Amino acid sequence: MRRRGRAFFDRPTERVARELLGHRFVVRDRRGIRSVRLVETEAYVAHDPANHAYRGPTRRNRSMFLRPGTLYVYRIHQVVCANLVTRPGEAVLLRAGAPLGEVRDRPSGPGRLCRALGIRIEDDGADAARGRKFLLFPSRGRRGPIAVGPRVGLRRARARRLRYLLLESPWVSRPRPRGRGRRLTSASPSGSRAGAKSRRSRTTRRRPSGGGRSGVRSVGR
DNA sequence: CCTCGGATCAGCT
DNA sequence: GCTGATCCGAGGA
Repeated sequence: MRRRGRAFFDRPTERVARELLGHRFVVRDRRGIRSVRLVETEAYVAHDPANHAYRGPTRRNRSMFLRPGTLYVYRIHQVVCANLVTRPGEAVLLRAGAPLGEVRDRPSGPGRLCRALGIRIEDDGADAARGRKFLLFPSRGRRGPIAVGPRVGLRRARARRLRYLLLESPWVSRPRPRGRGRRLTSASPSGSRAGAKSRRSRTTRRRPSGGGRSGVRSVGR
């Protein structure tokens, strides 16, 4: 089966993110060949405050402005995460995969996926559309139903549903949808806010949680 | 320069 | 569910 080339990535980011599900992502180097079947992605698009390229090119995000199919690798909290660039300033975060063959550990979560595949910060800027080290192959056979939901771990742009996952995969990084139509959000009385603003360091600041639900919804195939 | 939040994760309640 | 680790990049408090 032929690898994905430039044209595959040079399309609207949401579409690429969705179609990447089921693809085989292969890393080849001296240590050997490692690969996963992608089961979870997120799109980072133009005019998106959560996008690293939101304010234009910087040294860190410069590979987001290279050719479609470029690997954009960044580090957060000592953890490395990888994206595939689509159009300038847009990319798809690789969040989870199902292991194929020998993989060190569970590739569930963007940091864990990179660790399992041996992707390092030095791989930033590599060309996955043509290079020898990173290759993408279309899925064989059926892919299964897809779900869409809010992206993980963001403070900004939480409303957008740009996370894509294979509904039936046990390798996704976070909970799959609950039962249909289930509502756990109780209408909260307006006066019931916590009174005392406790002092929190920036690292302990509470993240706005989605009310306990994953927010992911099934969206068919 | 200095500040501060972060596309995470492991580990705990 | 919640917390802290731990340090870098981006922006200007």
